[in-house]
Amino acid sequence: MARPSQTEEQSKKLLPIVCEVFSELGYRRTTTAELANRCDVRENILYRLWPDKKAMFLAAIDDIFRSRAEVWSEILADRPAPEQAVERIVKYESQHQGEFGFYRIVFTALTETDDEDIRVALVNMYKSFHQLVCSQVEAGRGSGDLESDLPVEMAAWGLLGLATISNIIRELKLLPPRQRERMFATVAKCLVGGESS
Amino acid sequence: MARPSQTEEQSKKLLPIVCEVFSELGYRRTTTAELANRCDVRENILYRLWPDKKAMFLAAIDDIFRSRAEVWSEILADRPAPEQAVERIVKYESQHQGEFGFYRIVFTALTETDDEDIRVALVNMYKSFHQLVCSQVEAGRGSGDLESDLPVEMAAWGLLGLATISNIIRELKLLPPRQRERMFATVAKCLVGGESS
DNA sequence: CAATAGATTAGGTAAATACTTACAAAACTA
DNA sequence: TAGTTTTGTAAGTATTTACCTAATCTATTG
Repeated sequence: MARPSQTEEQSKKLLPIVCEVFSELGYRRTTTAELANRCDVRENILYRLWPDKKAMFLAAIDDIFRSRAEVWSEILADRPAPEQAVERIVKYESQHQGEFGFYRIVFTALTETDDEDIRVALVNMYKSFHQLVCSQVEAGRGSGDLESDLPVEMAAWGLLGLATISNIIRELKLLPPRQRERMFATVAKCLVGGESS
Repeated sequence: MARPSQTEEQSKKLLPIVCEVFSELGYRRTTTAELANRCDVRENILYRLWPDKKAMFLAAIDDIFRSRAEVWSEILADRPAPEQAVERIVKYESQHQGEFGFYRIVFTALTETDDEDIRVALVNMYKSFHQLVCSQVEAGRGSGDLESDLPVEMAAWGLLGLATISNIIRELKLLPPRQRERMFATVAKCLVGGESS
Protein backbone atom coordinates (compact mmCIF):
# COMPACT_ATOMS: atom_id res chain seq x y z
CA MET A 1 0.00 0.00 0.00
CA ALA A 2 2.90 2.26 -0.55
CA ARG A 3 5.75 3.09 -2.85
CA PRO A 4 6.46 0.24 -5.25
CA SER A 5 10.00 -1.10 -5.37
CA GLN A 6 12.27 0.10 -8.15
CA THR A 7 15.21 -2.14 -7.47
CA GLU A 8 14.76 -3.83 -10.81
CA GLU A 9 15.05 -0.60 -12.78
CA GLN A 10 17.90 0.64 -10.70
CA SER A 11 20.02 -2.46 -11.14
CA LYS A 12 19.49 -2.22 -14.87
CA LYS A 13 20.59 1.38 -14.77
CA LEU A 14 23.67 0.79 -12.65
CA LEU A 15 24.84 -2.48 -14.17
CA PRO A 16 26.69 -0.93 -17.14
CA ILE A 17 28.62 1.29 -14.76
CA VAL A 18 29.44 -1.69 -12.57
CA CYS A 19 30.68 -3.55 -15.65
CA GLU A 20 32.83 -0.62 -16.60
CA VAL A 21 34.51 -0.38 -13.22
CA PHE A 22 35.16 -4.12 -12.96
CA SER A 23 36.64 -4.17 -16.43
CA GLU A 24 38.87 -1.21 -15.66
CA LEU A 25 40.18 -2.40 -12.33
CA GLY A 26 39.62 -6.14 -12.21
CA TYR A 27 37.72 -7.91 -9.47
CA ARG A 28 39.99 -7.45 -6.49
CA ARG A 29 41.02 -3.87 -7.10
CA THR A 30 37.44 -2.82 -7.54
CA THR A 31 36.26 -1.69 -4.13
CA THR A 32 32.64 -1.35 -3.19
CA ALA A 33 33.41 2.26 -2.32
CA GLU A 34 34.66 2.89 -5.85
CA LEU A 35 31.62 1.19 -7.34
CA ALA A 36 29.37 3.39 -5.24
CA ASN A 37 31.25 6.52 -6.25
CA ARG A 38 31.07 5.79 -9.93
CA CYS A 39 27.40 4.87 -9.65
CA ASP A 40 26.86 8.06 -7.70
CA VAL A 41 25.09 6.31 -4.83
CA ARG A 42 26.14 5.10 -1.37
CA GLU A 43 27.52 1.63 -0.87
CA ASN A 44 24.39 0.64 0.95
CA ILE A 45 22.31 0.99 -2.10
CA LEU A 46 24.48 -1.43 -4.02
CA TYR A 47 24.01 -3.89 -1.20
CA ARG A 48 20.28 -3.60 -1.55
CA LEU A 49 20.52 -4.45 -5.22
CA TRP A 50 22.94 -7.34 -4.82
CA PRO A 51 23.69 -9.42 -1.72
CA ASP A 52 27.46 -8.97 -1.95
CA LYS A 53 30.34 -7.90 -4.14
CA LYS A 54 30.56 -11.27 -5.82
CA ALA A 55 26.96 -11.02 -6.95
CA MET A 56 27.74 -7.67 -8.53
CA PHE A 57 30.57 -9.28 -10.42
CA LEU A 58 28.46 -12.22 -11.55
CA ALA A 59 25.85 -9.82 -12.82
CA ALA A 60 28.60 -8.06 -14.76
CA ILE A 61 29.75 -11.31 -16.37
CA ASP A 62 26.24 -12.12 -17.50
CA ASP A 63 25.67 -8.65 -18.82
CA ILE A 64 28.87 -8.58 -20.77
CA PHE A 65 27.85 -11.56 -22.83
CA ARG A 66 24.37 -10.20 -23.32
CA SER A 67 25.60 -6.84 -24.60
CA ARG A 68 28.16 -8.36 -26.92
CA ALA A 69 25.60 -10.74 -28.41
CA GLU A 70 23.29 -7.78 -28.84
CA VAL A 71 25.87 -5.86 -30.83
CA TRP A 72 26.38 -8.84 -33.08
CA SER A 73 22.72 -9.23 -33.77
CA GLU A 74 22.56 -5.55 -34.67
CA ILE A 75 25.37 -6.04 -37.13
CA LEU A 76 23.45 -8.85 -38.72
CA ALA A 77 20.10 -7.11 -38.41
CA ASP A 78 19.66 -6.34 -42.09
CA ARG A 79 20.12 -10.00 -42.92
CA PRO A 80 23.13 -9.95 -45.17
CA ALA A 81 23.92 -12.93 -47.31
CA PRO A 82 25.13 -15.53 -44.83
CA GLU A 83 28.54 -15.78 -46.40
CA GLN A 84 29.05 -12.15 -45.49
CA ALA A 85 27.93 -12.54 -41.91
CA VAL A 86 31.18 -13.99 -40.66
CA GLU A 87 33.12 -11.45 -42.60
CA ARG A 88 31.14 -8.60 -41.09
CA ILE A 89 31.54 -9.80 -37.55
CA VAL A 90 35.20 -10.42 -38.13
CA LYS A 91 35.60 -6.93 -39.48
CA TYR A 92 33.68 -5.41 -36.62
CA GLU A 93 35.61 -7.37 -34.02
CA SER A 94 38.97 -6.57 -35.56
CA GLN A 95 38.23 -2.89 -35.30
CA HIS A 96 36.18 -2.49 -32.15
CA GLN A 97 37.74 -5.02 -29.89
CA GLY A 98 37.47 -4.51 -26.23
CA GLU A 99 34.90 -1.81 -26.56
CA PHE A 100 32.84 -3.44 -23.86
CA GLY A 101 35.62 -4.43 -21.59
CA PHE A 102 34.72 -7.97 -22.42
CA TYR A 103 38.16 -9.43 -22.13
CA ARG A 104 39.27 -7.55 -19.09
CA ILE A 105 36.32 -8.99 -17.22
CA VAL A 106 37.09 -12.44 -18.56
CA PHE A 107 40.75 -12.17 -17.58
CA THR A 108 40.00 -11.08 -14.08
CA ALA A 109 37.33 -13.75 -13.76
CA LEU A 110 39.78 -16.40 -14.94
CA THR A 111 41.93 -15.79 -11.89
CA GLU A 112 38.93 -16.46 -9.65
CA THR A 113 37.94 -19.80 -11.07
CA ASP A 114 38.29 -21.57 -7.76
CA ASP A 115 35.06 -19.91 -6.83
CA GLU A 116 32.40 -22.25 -8.11
CA ASP A 117 29.86 -19.55 -8.96
CA ILE A 118 32.33 -17.55 -10.99
CA ARG A 119 33.51 -20.67 -12.75
CA VAL A 120 29.96 -21.59 -13.72
CA ALA A 121 29.22 -18.11 -15.01
CA LEU A 122 32.35 -18.20 -17.15
CA VAL A 123 31.61 -21.66 -18.47
CA ASN A 124 28.13 -20.63 -19.51
CA MET A 125 29.43 -17.51 -21.15
CA TYR A 126 32.03 -19.36 -23.17
CA LYS A 127 29.59 -22.07 -24.20
CA SER A 128 27.11 -19.50 -25.42
CA PHE A 129 29.77 -17.64 -27.29
CA HIS A 130 31.17 -20.71 -28.92
CA GLN A 131 27.72 -21.72 -30.03
CA LEU A 132 27.04 -18.29 -31.43
CA VAL A 133 30.26 -18.31 -33.43
CA CYS A 134 29.62 -21.86 -34.58
CA SER A 135 26.23 -21.06 -36.00
CA GLN A 136 27.57 -18.06 -37.88
CA VAL A 137 30.46 -19.99 -39.34
CA GLU A 138 28.15 -22.83 -40.26
CA ALA A 139 25.74 -20.50 -42.00
CA GLY A 140 28.58 -18.88 -43.89
CA ARG A 141 29.94 -22.17 -45.09
CA GLY A 142 26.69 -23.84 -45.95
CA SER A 143 25.82 -21.06 -48.28
CA GLY A 144 28.72 -21.03 -50.58
CA ASP A 145 32.11 -19.70 -51.20
CA LEU A 146 33.70 -20.24 -47.81
CA GLU A 147 35.39 -23.59 -47.73
CA SER A 148 37.71 -25.28 -45.32
CA ASP A 149 38.49 -28.74 -44.09
CA LEU A 150 38.53 -27.47 -40.52
CA PRO A 151 35.48 -28.69 -38.54
CA VAL A 152 33.19 -25.85 -37.59
CA GLU A 153 33.50 -26.18 -33.80
CA MET A 154 37.26 -26.19 -34.08
CA ALA A 155 37.29 -23.15 -36.32
CA ALA A 156 35.05 -21.44 -33.78
CA TRP A 157 37.49 -22.11 -30.94
CA GLY A 158 40.26 -20.88 -33.15
CA LEU A 159 38.37 -17.65 -33.74
CA LEU A 160 37.79 -17.17 -30.03
CA GLY A 161 41.49 -17.67 -29.46
CA LEU A 162 42.30 -15.23 -32.21
CA ALA A 163 39.98 -12.64 -30.73
CA THR A 164 41.62 -13.14 -27.36
CA ILE A 165 45.20 -12.72 -28.51
CA SER A 166 44.14 -9.86 -30.72
CA ASN A 167 42.76 -8.11 -27.69
CA ILE A 168 45.95 -8.73 -25.77
CA ILE A 169 47.87 -7.26 -28.69
CA ARG A 170 45.67 -4.20 -28.54
CA GLU A 171 45.95 -3.89 -24.78
CA LEU A 172 49.73 -4.14 -24.85
CA LYS A 173 50.13 -2.27 -28.14
CA LEU A 174 52.16 -5.14 -29.53
CA LEU A 175 51.13 -4.13 -33.04
CA PRO A 176 49.84 -0.85 -34.46
CA PRO A 177 46.05 -0.91 -35.01
CA ARG A 178 46.07 -1.33 -38.75
CA GLN A 179 48.47 -4.21 -38.63
CA ARG A 180 46.46 -5.88 -35.92
CA GLU A 181 43.30 -5.57 -37.93
CA ARG A 182 44.97 -7.12 -40.94
CA MET A 183 46.36 -9.90 -38.81
CA PHE A 184 42.92 -10.63 -37.37
CA ALA A 185 41.23 -10.66 -40.75
CA THR A 186 43.90 -12.76 -42.42
CA VAL A 187 44.11 -15.40 -39.73
CA ALA A 188 40.34 -15.49 -39.43
CA LYS A 189 40.01 -16.17 -43.13
CA CYS A 190 42.51 -18.97 -42.83
CA LEU A 191 40.39 -20.54 -40.08
CA VAL A 192 37.00 -19.99 -41.57
CA GLY A 193 37.89 -20.81 -45.15
CA GLY A 194 38.52 -18.74 -48.20
CA GLU A 195 41.76 -17.44 -49.61
CA SER A 196 43.98 -15.26 -47.47
CA SER A 197 45.66 -11.90 -48.19
CA MET B 1 85.10 -9.31 6.41
CA ALA B 2 82.12 -11.35 7.38
CA ARG B 3 79.48 -13.73 6.23
CA PRO B 4 78.96 -13.46 2.48
CA SER B 5 75.46 -12.76 1.31
CA GLN B 6 73.39 -15.59 -0.13
CA THR B 7 70.46 -13.54 -1.29
CA GLU B 8 71.16 -14.54 -4.87
CA GLU B 9 70.87 -18.23 -4.15
CA GLN B 10 67.87 -17.80 -1.95
CA SER B 11 65.86 -15.84 -4.47
CA LYS B 12 66.61 -18.51 -7.04
CA LYS B 13 65.42 -21.12 -4.61
CA LEU B 14 62.23 -19.32 -3.65
CA LEU B 15 61.24 -17.94 -7.03
CA PRO B 16 59.55 -21.10 -8.30
CA ILE B 17 57.40 -21.18 -5.16
CA VAL B 18 56.55 -17.52 -5.59
CA CYS B 19 55.53 -18.24 -9.17
CA GLU B 20 53.36 -21.08 -8.05
CA VAL B 21 51.49 -19.03 -5.49
CA PHE B 22 50.93 -16.09 -7.85
CA SER B 23 49.64 -18.42 -10.54
CA GLU B 24 47.30 -20.14 -8.11
CA LEU B 25 45.85 -17.03 -6.54
CA GLY B 26 46.51 -14.17 -8.92
CA TYR B 27 48.28 -10.98 -7.98
CA ARG B 28 45.84 -9.38 -5.59
CA ARG B 29 44.74 -12.45 -3.71
CA THR B 30 48.32 -13.47 -3.10
CA THR B 31 49.24 -11.99 0.26
CA THR B 32 52.77 -11.53 1.41
CA ALA B 33 51.86 -13.65 4.42
CA GLU B 34 50.82 -16.51 2.15
CA LEU B 35 53.98 -16.18 0.11
CA ALA B 36 56.04 -16.38 3.27
CA ASN B 37 54.13 -19.41 4.49
CA ARG B 38 54.57 -21.32 1.29
CA CYS B 39 58.24 -20.39 1.11
CA ASP B 40 58.56 -21.43 4.73
CA VAL B 41 60.20 -18.20 5.78
CA ARG B 42 58.99 -15.01 7.48
CA GLU B 43 57.66 -12.11 5.46
CA ASN B 44 60.70 -10.13 6.36
CA ILE B 45 62.97 -12.36 4.43
CA LEU B 46 60.99 -11.90 1.26
CA TYR B 47 61.33 -8.17 1.73
CA ARG B 48 65.05 -8.55 1.96
CA LEU B 49 65.09 -10.36 -1.38
CA TRP B 50 62.73 -8.00 -3.19
CA PRO B 51 61.85 -4.41 -2.34
CA ASP B 52 58.10 -4.96 -2.47
CA LYS B 53 55.33 -7.28 -3.57
CA LYS B 54 55.30 -5.92 -7.08
CA ALA B 55 58.97 -6.78 -7.52
CA MET B 56 58.18 -10.35 -6.50
CA PHE B 57 55.50 -10.45 -9.14
CA LEU B 58 57.75 -8.99 -11.82
CA ALA B 59 60.36 -11.59 -10.99
CA ALA B 60 57.68 -14.24 -11.42
CA ILE B 61 56.69 -12.93 -14.84
CA ASP B 62 60.28 -13.02 -16.02
CA ASP B 63 60.85 -16.46 -14.65
CA ILE B 64 57.77 -17.89 -16.24
CA PHE B 65 58.98 -17.05 -19.71
CA ARG B 66 62.44 -18.33 -18.97
CA SER B 67 61.21 -21.69 -17.72
CA ARG B 68 58.83 -22.16 -20.61
CA ALA B 69 61.52 -21.36 -23.14
CA GLU B 70 63.77 -23.81 -21.35
CA VAL B 71 61.24 -26.61 -21.68
CA TRP B 72 60.94 -25.92 -25.37
CA SER B 73 64.64 -26.03 -25.92
CA GLU B 74 64.75 -29.37 -24.10
CA ILE B 75 62.08 -30.71 -26.40
CA LEU B 76 64.17 -29.66 -29.35
CA ALA B 77 67.45 -30.68 -27.77
CA ASP B 78 68.09 -33.72 -29.94
CA ARG B 79 67.79 -31.54 -33.04
CA PRO B 80 64.92 -33.12 -34.88
CA ALA B 81 64.34 -32.34 -38.50
CA PRO B 82 63.06 -28.76 -38.47
CA GLU B 83 59.76 -29.72 -40.03
CA GLN B 84 59.09 -31.81 -36.94
CA ALA B 85 60.00 -29.10 -34.49
CA VAL B 86 56.72 -27.25 -34.73
CA GLU B 87 54.83 -30.49 -34.58
CA ARG B 88 56.64 -31.54 -31.43
CA ILE B 89 56.07 -28.30 -29.64
CA VAL B 90 52.45 -28.31 -30.68
CA LYS B 91 52.04 -31.83 -29.38
CA TYR B 92 53.78 -31.00 -26.13
CA GLU B 93 51.76 -27.85 -25.62
CA SER B 94 48.48 -29.52 -26.41
CA GLN B 95 49.12 -32.08 -23.70
CA HIS B 96 50.98 -30.21 -20.97
CA GLN B 97 49.34 -26.85 -21.08
CA GLY B 98 49.31 -24.82 -17.98
CA GLU B 99 51.85 -26.97 -16.28
CA PHE B 100 53.82 -23.91 -15.35
CA GLY B 101 50.96 -21.67 -14.50
CA PHE B 102 51.98 -19.55 -17.42
CA TYR B 103 48.58 -18.32 -18.39
CA ARG B 104 47.24 -17.70 -14.93
CA ILE B 105 50.13 -15.33 -14.33
CA VAL B 106 49.53 -13.68 -17.67
CA PHE B 107 45.82 -13.28 -16.98
CA THR B 108 46.34 -11.75 -13.61
CA ALA B 109 49.05 -9.49 -15.00
CA LEU B 110 46.74 -8.36 -17.79
CA THR B 111 44.41 -6.82 -15.24
CA GLU B 112 47.29 -4.77 -13.86
CA THR B 113 48.45 -3.20 -17.11
CA ASP B 114 47.93 0.33 -15.88
CA ASP B 115 51.07 -0.23 -13.88
CA GLU B 116 53.86 0.69 -16.24
CA ASP B 117 56.37 -1.83 -14.91
CA ILE B 118 53.99 -4.72 -15.22
CA ARG B 119 52.97 -3.62 -18.67
CA VAL B 120 56.60 -3.51 -19.80
CA ALA B 121 57.31 -6.95 -18.38
CA LEU B 122 54.31 -8.36 -20.21
CA VAL B 123 55.21 -6.67 -23.47
CA ASN B 124 58.73 -8.05 -23.35
CA MET B 125 57.45 -11.49 -22.56
CA TYR B 126 55.01 -11.53 -25.44
CA LYS B 127 57.56 -10.17 -27.87
CA SER B 128 60.06 -12.84 -26.89
CA PHE B 129 57.45 -15.53 -27.19
CA HIS B 130 56.23 -14.36 -30.54
CA GLN B 131 59.75 -14.30 -31.82
CA LEU B 132 60.44 -17.77 -30.52
CA VAL B 133 57.33 -19.16 -32.21
CA CYS B 134 58.12 -17.29 -35.39
CA SER B 135 61.56 -18.77 -35.70
CA GLN B 136 60.24 -22.27 -35.16
CA VAL B 137 57.50 -21.89 -37.71
CA GLU B 138 59.92 -20.36 -40.14
CA ALA B 139 62.37 -23.21 -39.73
CA GLY B 140 59.59 -25.75 -40.21
CA ARG B 141 58.39 -24.14 -43.37
CA GLY B 142 61.73 -23.41 -44.91
CA SER B 143 62.69 -27.02 -44.74
CA GLY B 144 59.93 -28.65 -46.59
CA ASP B 145 56.54 -30.14 -46.34
CA LEU B 146 54.77 -27.48 -44.31
CA GLU B 147 53.15 -24.99 -46.59
CA SER B 148 50.73 -22.16 -46.09
CA ASP B 149 49.97 -18.80 -47.56
CA LEU B 150 49.69 -17.31 -44.07
CA PRO B 151 52.64 -15.02 -43.26
CA VAL B 152 54.82 -16.42 -40.52
CA GLU B 153 54.30 -13.65 -37.96
CA MET B 154 50.56 -13.91 -38.37
CA ALA B 155 50.61 -17.66 -38.00
CA ALA B 156 52.65 -17.17 -34.85
CA TRP B 157 50.08 -14.81 -33.33
CA GLY B 158 47.41 -17.28 -34.30
CA LEU B 159 49.26 -20.02 -32.46
CA LEU B 160 49.63 -17.89 -29.36
CA GLY B 161 45.88 -17.21 -29.50
CA LEU B 162 45.20 -20.87 -29.94
CA ALA B 163 47.38 -21.74 -26.96
CA THR B 164 45.54 -19.15 -24.92
CA ILE B 165 42.02 -20.31 -25.68
CA SER B 166 43.16 -23.89 -25.33
CA ASN B 167 44.32 -23.13 -21.85
CA ILE B 168 41.04 -21.46 -21.02
CA ILE B 169 39.26 -24.55 -22.31
CA ARG B 170 41.37 -26.66 -20.01
CA GLU B 171 40.88 -24.37 -17.05
CA LEU B 172 37.10 -24.32 -17.47
CA LYS B 173 36.87 -27.93 -18.67
CA LEU B 174 34.98 -26.78 -21.74
CA LEU B 175 36.18 -29.86 -23.60
CA PRO B 176 37.48 -33.22 -22.39
CA PRO B 177 41.28 -33.46 -22.62
CA ARG B 178 41.49 -35.68 -25.68
CA GLN B 179 39.14 -33.51 -27.64
CA ARG B 180 41.03 -30.40 -26.62
CA GLU B 181 44.31 -31.92 -27.73
CA ARG B 182 42.84 -32.82 -31.10
CA MET B 183 41.40 -29.37 -31.46
CA PHE B 184 44.74 -27.77 -30.69
CA ALA B 185 46.63 -29.98 -33.12
CA THR B 186 44.12 -29.60 -35.91
CA VAL B 187 43.81 -25.83 -35.73
CA ALA B 188 47.57 -25.49 -35.33
CA LYS B 189 48.10 -27.46 -38.52
CA CYS B 190 45.65 -25.24 -40.30
CA LEU B 191 47.65 -22.19 -39.20
CA VAL B 192 51.11 -23.51 -39.74
CA GLY B 193 50.45 -25.31 -42.97
CA GLY B 194 49.94 -28.90 -43.91
CA GLU B 195 46.76 -30.89 -44.25
CA SER B 196 44.41 -31.10 -41.28
CA SER B 197 42.93 -34.15 -39.51
C1' DC C 1 -3.91 14.17 4.50
C1' DA C 2 -1.76 10.72 7.08
C1' DA C 3 0.20 6.37 7.34
C1' DT C 4 3.16 3.10 5.53
C1' DA C 5 7.02 1.21 3.23
C1' DG C 6 10.65 1.99 0.46
C1' DA C 7 15.00 5.21 -0.61
C1' DT C 8 18.93 7.52 1.00
C1' DT C 9 22.29 9.25 4.27
C1' DA C 10 26.13 9.08 7.31
C1' DG C 11 28.90 6.87 10.35
C1' DG C 12 30.94 2.72 12.12
C1' DT C 13 33.45 -1.93 12.61
C1' DA C 14 36.06 -5.95 12.50
C1' DA C 15 39.16 -8.20 9.71
C1' DA C 16 42.84 -8.34 6.36
C1' DT C 17 47.10 -6.77 4.51
C1' DA C 18 51.58 -4.56 2.85
C1' DC C 19 55.33 -3.35 5.03
C1' DT C 20 58.34 -2.17 9.41
C1' DT C 21 61.14 -2.44 13.58
C1' DA C 22 63.91 -4.24 17.25
C1' DC C 23 66.48 -7.79 18.53
C1' DA C 24 68.76 -12.46 18.88
C1' DA C 25 71.44 -16.04 16.68
C1' DA C 26 74.63 -17.77 13.59
C1' DA C 27 78.51 -17.73 10.38
C1' DC C 28 82.33 -16.01 8.23
C1' DT C 29 86.98 -13.52 8.42
C1' DA C 30 90.99 -11.59 10.46
C1' DT D 1 88.52 -15.59 19.66
C1' DA D 2 86.72 -10.94 18.47
C1' DG D 3 84.39 -8.31 15.38
C1' DT D 4 81.31 -7.73 11.75
C1' DT D 5 77.64 -8.90 8.80
C1' DT D 6 74.09 -11.77 7.29
C1' DT D 7 70.04 -14.62 8.69
C1' DG D 8 66.08 -15.49 11.36
C1' DT D 9 62.15 -14.38 14.89
C1' DA D 10 58.29 -12.01 16.66
C1' DA D 11 55.53 -8.47 17.23
C1' DG D 12 53.46 -4.22 15.62
C1' DT D 13 51.12 -0.53 12.67
C1' DA D 14 48.63 2.30 9.63
C1' DT D 15 45.57 1.67 6.06
C1' DT D 16 42.22 -0.38 3.33
C1' DT D 17 37.98 -2.77 2.62
C1' DA D 18 33.58 -5.48 2.65
C1' DC D 19 29.70 -4.95 4.87
C1' DC D 20 26.37 -3.17 8.73
C1' DT D 21 23.23 -0.11 11.62
C1' DA D 22 20.30 3.35 12.81
C1' DA D 23 18.20 7.21 11.72
C1' DT D 24 16.05 10.51 8.33
C1' DC D 25 13.73 11.51 4.17
C1' DT D 26 10.32 10.82 0.43
C1' DA D 27 6.85 8.96 -2.48
C1' DT D 28 2.75 6.47 -2.90
C1' DT D 29 -1.95 5.02 -1.66
C1' DG D 30 -6.23 4.50 1.27
